[in-house]
Amino acid sequence: MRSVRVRMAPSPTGYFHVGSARTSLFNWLFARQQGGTFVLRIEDTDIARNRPEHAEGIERALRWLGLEWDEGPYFQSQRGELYRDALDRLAAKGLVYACDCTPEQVAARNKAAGRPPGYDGYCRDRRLDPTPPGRLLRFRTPDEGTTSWDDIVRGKVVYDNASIEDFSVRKSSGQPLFILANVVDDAAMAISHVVRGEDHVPNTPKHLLLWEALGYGEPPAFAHLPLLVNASRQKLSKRRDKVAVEDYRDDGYLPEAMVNYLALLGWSPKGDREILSRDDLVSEFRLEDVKSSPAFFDERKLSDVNAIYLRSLTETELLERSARWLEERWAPIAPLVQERARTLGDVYAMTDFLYLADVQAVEAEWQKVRRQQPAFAAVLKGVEARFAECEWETSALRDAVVEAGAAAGVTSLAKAQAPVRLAVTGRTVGPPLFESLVLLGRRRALGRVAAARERAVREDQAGSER
RNA sequence: GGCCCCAUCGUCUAGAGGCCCAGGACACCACCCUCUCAAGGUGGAGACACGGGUUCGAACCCCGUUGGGGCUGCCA
Repeated sequence: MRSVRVRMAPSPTGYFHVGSARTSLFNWLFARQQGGTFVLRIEDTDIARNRPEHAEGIERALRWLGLEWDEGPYFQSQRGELYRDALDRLAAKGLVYACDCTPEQVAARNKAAGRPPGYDGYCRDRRLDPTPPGRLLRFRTPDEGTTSWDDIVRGKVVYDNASIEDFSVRKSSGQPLFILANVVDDAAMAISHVVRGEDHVPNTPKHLLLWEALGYGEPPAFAHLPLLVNASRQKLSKRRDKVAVEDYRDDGYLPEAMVNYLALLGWSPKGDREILSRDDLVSEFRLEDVKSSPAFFDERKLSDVNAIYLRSLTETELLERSARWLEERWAPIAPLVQERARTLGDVYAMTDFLYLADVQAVEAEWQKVRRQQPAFAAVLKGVEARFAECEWETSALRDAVVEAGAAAGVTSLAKAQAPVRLAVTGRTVGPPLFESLVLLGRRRALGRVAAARERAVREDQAGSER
């Protein structure tokens, strides 16, 4: 029996997804209980999209959750040589070929022939030289037979090799593709169990085929965890859903509650218990007991679990943890607040918007701004659209407000910022707006701007009906 | 479209042929406790998607249907 080695292999996309957190947790629990090793590997082969700070976000989130890794982080961007060697070996065996088809050409051919999407094998026997720019490398999949594995959570899964297209393993830029780097690293790191999301099921036969082609011997065991879905049963997505672990931390959730709740998604302990300590989870968790149907990430249930943990804190612990949470939130603008505050009470009044789930505008100030700014709703609408897309940093936010103001016929920044400030902080005075917005975060800022705009629109309609 | 996966209360789940006219938790409702609100207590409403088999017996096994989802990228 070889030793248990599992890995979490996130791609650095700018935030850490709760689904990734759940996958990490299950890997971590399995490693801990088996006395195995939990490896962190950053899959940053897509150079175009990756930024170094994104990897830091992953590490921060993992540490916050208390899911310490034993090895790594390894960065695939620094392991290019390994992938090139593997590619060379595949080429030597005649298992890959160069292809210069564009996606459009492939799609056009398929359409013309009435075939379903997917690569049609056009370049299979053209014996193209792989060196010129613009040529990617495809793996030649077998035309017959099947590829299967005994999934720890889903049982036996079988794919007809004929249904697996000749997938690409190297970009025309020479960079390896996910599947290649993934296989090479799993072998290099002696991963014994691949525990990942269900969305990777279709990659597994490719994984296995490559594994065999590269002569790596016994492949790892696979366990595909059920997806985390939203209320409409779709895979959680950044655009639609609140998925960033950081958002939950910012909203005041405790990491131990998050861990406990996440453990309950797709798995449950024996008996009617739901609240389990980390140690209990480690000893009781069973990978083979994980369910195979998707689970809805229910924030209401999360908040109940969180409340239980919060109440179980001693008074001292509660004080310490809440103080730290409060301070972390306003510390970055403390100097800006200090210039404006006359008493410590002012500090509170100027920063309360950071802590509140929702702000209620001070009524007199709401009326005043509404009276002075006829384009109130229009400004907010423009701001909303721009805030949804722009970089979340001060100068981009400033540009967004200036542009939204101009589009609504409001030419001065001073006038354009008023509705935004009121929407976001509930007041007409306070620390500089853009720094405040950065701290508040995109999601909450957007929610407040939308709420204020809707209120204004309602009031306008009520007014015109009179 | 093709391939693959999934299917117990609104939600997370227990259930591995008789213990189940289906248990727990969240949410919901009512009552109790109570200066408010929480918390707590008691009770209520609420599910085996459908149709065929197999079996003395099926939520559990098999087949089909329906529904949902994932993948289908020179993203991961």
